[in-house]
Amino acid sequence: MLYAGFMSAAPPPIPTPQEPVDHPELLQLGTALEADEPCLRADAARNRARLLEAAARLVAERGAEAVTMEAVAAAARVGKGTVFRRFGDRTGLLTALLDHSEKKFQAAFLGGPPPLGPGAPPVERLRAFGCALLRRSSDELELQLAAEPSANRRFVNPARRVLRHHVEMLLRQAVPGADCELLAHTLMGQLDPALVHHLTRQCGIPLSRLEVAWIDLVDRVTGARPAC
Amino acid sequence: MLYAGFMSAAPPPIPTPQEPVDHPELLQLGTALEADEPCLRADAARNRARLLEAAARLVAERGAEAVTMEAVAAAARVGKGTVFRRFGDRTGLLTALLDHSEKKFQAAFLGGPPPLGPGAPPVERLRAFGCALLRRSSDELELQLAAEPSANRRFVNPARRVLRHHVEMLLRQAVPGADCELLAHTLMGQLDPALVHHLTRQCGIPLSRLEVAWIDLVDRVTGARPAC
DNA sequence: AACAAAACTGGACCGTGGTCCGGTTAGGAT
DNA sequence: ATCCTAACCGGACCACGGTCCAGTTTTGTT
Repeated sequence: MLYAGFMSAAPPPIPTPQEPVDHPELLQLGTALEADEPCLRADAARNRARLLEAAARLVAERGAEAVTMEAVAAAARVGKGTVFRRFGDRTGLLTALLDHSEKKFQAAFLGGPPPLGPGAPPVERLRAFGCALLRRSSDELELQLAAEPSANRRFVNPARRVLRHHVEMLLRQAVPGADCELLAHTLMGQLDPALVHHLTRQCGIPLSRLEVAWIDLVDRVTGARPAC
Repeated sequence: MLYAGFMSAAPPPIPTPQEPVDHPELLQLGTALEADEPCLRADAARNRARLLEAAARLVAERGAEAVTMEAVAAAARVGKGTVFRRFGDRTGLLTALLDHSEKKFQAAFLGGPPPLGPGAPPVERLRAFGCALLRRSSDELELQLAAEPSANRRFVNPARRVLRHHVEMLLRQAVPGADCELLAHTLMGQLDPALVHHLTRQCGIPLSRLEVAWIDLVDRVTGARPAC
């Protein structure tokens, strides 16, 4: 399996749901693409399948919003606790639903034909990667968003919009020819509090490195690099 | 007021909490910096102050996690409904708490001295802006995160990490000298499902423009621009 | 001063995510 | 076939965010 789903190896040791998320480095292709489940008791596996099927049906019939843990449990004729035991939380369930297309995509850029897969020059692969991911996201948007609560509000926050507009204005002066609106989004992404938290607190990256990276990014984007 | 807080003009017309978030374009400086509240009934204003004070106390004493709507209401000796009426939701309350430093920061980059404020060349202002914002975020991280539930998990998602690692690898080949780890974060930000949703669904930007912007970004970052 | 409309208050109420634990079942060992 | 243990199941239970509305208070008008 390429990456056998969110909860493939996690839930068995349930007493400690605090697994430190070890690095499951992208294992090179070659392993089966459809070994969906590791070592699950027969009834457990059956229930898992029923739950995923029920969830998919709910999404199809009544939208991702209707995918309530209780509703899924009821639709699958299963206790609520079972859903949580299997998938951890709502996010886990939604992620498992996305897993299939996830794997397909991983296969495409890890081992598929160029320019997405290996064989093309890196810059070209990068271009193709983004476009492919944009299209994929655009399809499964509903699920992707449902798996990340409050993601909808992230860009409507007035305070952040003020900041972004400021960056956009500066960009217009610095690189008049570019799509400054979208470029501003990119730059602001680098300053997102959640990212800062992740990098500094969880990854231990010092703030100074973030600052250097920011300045480097500005220079690259505006073409203001000393050596060019 | 620079930007008088999340709920400055919103809550009075309560029957329609669906305000379409009109563009409160960054009003140029000059207006008072401390006109905290618009036209609020005396008791309402008093309760608002008590709520904010209580919330701040809770944050200080027991962390942002303890800032529960019910707890704040109780600590302020006020009904739960009042909290929601005043601040809309939890996010609104946390945002209001952040408002003060928000305003200070806005004043700094809108009208303060260079290089943050006007007067310096745009690229330099951009550099300063990022560094300043990084420092600010780093301070109020806890609140910033609390205001955005599930932001912590955003970068730990294994599936996304695979994608990011892929981008990072390609970047290492394309721009060996750069901080590819952070650069990969930046690029992935442009492909974030939440952003794609916001831009395409809420702003009506066609996917093709996102693709063009992505390719442009890749070219800028890797220095692969045709005209350089 | 008296009144009416508008605005505010508070707490009961609901749905959902998530936890817990006694009872049950699967599946290997004998 | 029988037994034992670990894994699993289900649903009662809890906390929190958010809604609602009857009753109260403020404010402007006459």
